[in-house]
Amino acid sequence: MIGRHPTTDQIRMENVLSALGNPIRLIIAQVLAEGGEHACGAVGLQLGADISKSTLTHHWRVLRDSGVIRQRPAGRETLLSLRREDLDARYPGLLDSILDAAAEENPVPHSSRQAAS
Amino acid sequence: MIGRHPTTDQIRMENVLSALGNPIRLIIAQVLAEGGEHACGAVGLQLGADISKSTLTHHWRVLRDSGVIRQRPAGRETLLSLRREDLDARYPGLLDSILDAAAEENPVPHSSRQAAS
DNA sequence: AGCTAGGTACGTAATTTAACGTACATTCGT
DNA sequence: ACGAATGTACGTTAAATTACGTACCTAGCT
Repeated sequence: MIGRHPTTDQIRMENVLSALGNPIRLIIAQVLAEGGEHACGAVGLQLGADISKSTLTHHWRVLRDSGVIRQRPAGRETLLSLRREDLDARYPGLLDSILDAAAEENPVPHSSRQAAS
Repeated sequence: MIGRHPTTDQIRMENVLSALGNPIRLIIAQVLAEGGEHACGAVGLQLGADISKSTLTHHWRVLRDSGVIRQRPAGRETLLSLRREDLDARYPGLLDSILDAAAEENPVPHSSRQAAS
């Protein structure tokens, strides 16, 4: 299943900003910013585990449709990753600024990401 | 009237991003990014003039409440300005990244802003 | 084959958002 | 003092967002 990902040039500022304008999704982006692929369930646990699976699916969709993350089926899991290269190509510096700002305001749960400078 | 402006430390990423995640408000920010103060009506005209006054008032409110703009009564007009210093102090580089990205996607209407190299 | 884990799809409800018209407040100009 | 300009406030409506529960699908395990 897993709906379509927009191509790089289909990504729209409006969608990226409103996707990241939700606190849960901003935290998800922070978690994924550590790099690599993360299973949906594992990311869900870092959010406090008090969010239903169907609600998380909704957030994956918003992030995917906006072009912020990529979703890839792997066995019975679905792996998530930040579309860092695509976002950087389209909006140089934007993602880092947002992540730096977010990190300054909220530390990433269950991880040890450090603020830039 | 003109509701309260959040202090610099009351500004929240979540609110800034969702405020700018609306295409109309993003354009407003681009217009105000030219600097100085702009009257509500003048800004409204640059948006196409097909937006009602009450709808614009709603957008001014969202932008004000999120800390993106400042509103100041001056005579019978209300002047708007971008809270660039406050945003830069709280989230260094964020506003410029967003404005650069927005400018790359949509030129600012009725103005001649140039992209930051 | 049958069972379980990991997610998605669907339907639903509550809240928020966006947009508008109308009425009102304030201030400038006459 | 009066009238027009400039916005805000309020009430309303339509649509989008957020969140859940339940049902279901697929892959891996036994």
